[in-house]
Amino acid sequence: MPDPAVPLQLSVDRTSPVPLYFQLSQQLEAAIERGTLTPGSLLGNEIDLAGRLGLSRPTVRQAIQALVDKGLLVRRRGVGTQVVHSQVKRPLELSSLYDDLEAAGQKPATKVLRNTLEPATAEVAAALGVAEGDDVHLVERLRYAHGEPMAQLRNYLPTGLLALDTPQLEATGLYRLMRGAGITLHSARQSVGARAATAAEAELLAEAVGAPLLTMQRTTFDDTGRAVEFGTHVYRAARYAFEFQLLVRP
Amino acid sequence: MPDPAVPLQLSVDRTSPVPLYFQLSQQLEAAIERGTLTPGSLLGNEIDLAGRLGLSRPTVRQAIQALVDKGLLVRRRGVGTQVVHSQVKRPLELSSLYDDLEAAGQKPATKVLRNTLEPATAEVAAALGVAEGDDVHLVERLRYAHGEPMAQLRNYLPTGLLALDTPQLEATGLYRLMRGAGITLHSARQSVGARAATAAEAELLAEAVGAPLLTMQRTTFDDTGRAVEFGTHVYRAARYAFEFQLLVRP
DNA sequence: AAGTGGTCTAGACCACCGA
DNA sequence: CGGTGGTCTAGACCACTTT
Repeated sequence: MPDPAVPLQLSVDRTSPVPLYFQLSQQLEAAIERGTLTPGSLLGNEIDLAGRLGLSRPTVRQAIQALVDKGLLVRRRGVGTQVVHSQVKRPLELSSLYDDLEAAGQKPATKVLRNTLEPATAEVAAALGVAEGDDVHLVERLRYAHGEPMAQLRNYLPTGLLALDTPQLEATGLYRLMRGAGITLHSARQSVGARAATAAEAELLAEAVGAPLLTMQRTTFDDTGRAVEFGTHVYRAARYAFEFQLLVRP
Repeated sequence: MPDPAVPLQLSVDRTSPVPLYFQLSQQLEAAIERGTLTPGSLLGNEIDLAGRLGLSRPTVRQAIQALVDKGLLVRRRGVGTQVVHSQVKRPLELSSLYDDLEAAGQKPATKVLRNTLEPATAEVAAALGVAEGDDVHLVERLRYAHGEPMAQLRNYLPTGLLALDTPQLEATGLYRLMRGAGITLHSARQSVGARAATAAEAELLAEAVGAPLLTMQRTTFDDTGRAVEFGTHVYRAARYAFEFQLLVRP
């Protein structure tokens, strides 16, 4: 038998501009986060919850659904709504190397090697959905951590989307610049592989020729489905690994 | 100005057990898939759509929301609902090497090297949420494609979840076995890296010592948040790359 | 049989966008 | 300003699970 329903300190502020379902959803998430709602515990049925909060059932359902989508709650017909049994709470994020490094306290530094316009190759044109030969931005960067080279980042962007200022590129990550320009990132298609370092890559990254490198190709889309960036990156395998979470479509 | 609203052949069957919102959602998705609804085109407002179909607005909204969540539609307040501007329709799937290979027409073969119970090491115990030293299943497999070795797969599973039959493991993939046993996979946390092949790995995978290998560690969770599998995999980099899609949390 | 979530209705008012 | 999606209500019936 699962744990009994847990009485919670929940309340909503009807004068707030924050949607009621969102207020509730945040309070439930906070309760799960700090352990007030323990894994496996039941939430109490939706009708009671609605009555206690002075909300309608659809509003309560909307709050719960948001957390189900996040993977924090599970609904079972005839049973109830329970907190999931583990700490799989890490969000699924579009990993930005800059943010990854910063979160790891590594103070990333960036050197812009190239920041130009170039005609799109067939590969780049296909990825970005532009015509072959059309001008696209090319940004090539070398990223350092702890004073050592870490990755070579080559990115292509459609023109007219963003001003690409070299000092800014050296001060922050590309994704932050894009978000700052009002672009809402939505999804990315990635391919991750490995290969041996060429002579040029070995030189650039201070590795031996033939050393294992992690390669990543990524096309990023905004919320309207436009491709806003195509990147080809090479990482020193000894110093970096990708971490991410996948969700299974039901 | 965006394209004008497109009149569509939509209808719902109220005698069907399939939920109305789902019927509508499927028809809209099919129309997008086959190009009847072109990228950028407007869907027509929700009230009219509801009226034409004899549905209530919340039901129509539920159908549209499902496609927004899938990334096929975008809503804009004051504007309307549009089809996204690109073909980012690929589902975000938990990649199974077996399925990947089969989809590529490569007829994967599997050789089970080990299928035993072992006490969990600290790393495995932490990943699966069991106590260190508790027995866990260990399955070690070598996967072939076109008669050549392709990857070494080492998986740990909690006991009591699944019968691990060696012939079945050689005939199909682990994920299919798990789904067949009624386990609903929900999400996975992965780490992908690269390194040089050790002598033992080189021997096993018919590579040279020092050849680049792609490594993957994965913990898979079911819909209740339990860890149901932990895997440590090694792939020949020349013959495999990971493809996946990430979604950005708003 | 009782209790749960799943679906659905027919309204309502508000916030935002474009003309 | 009119039209759009965003939020919310107060009910209803159904399907499923457990007792």
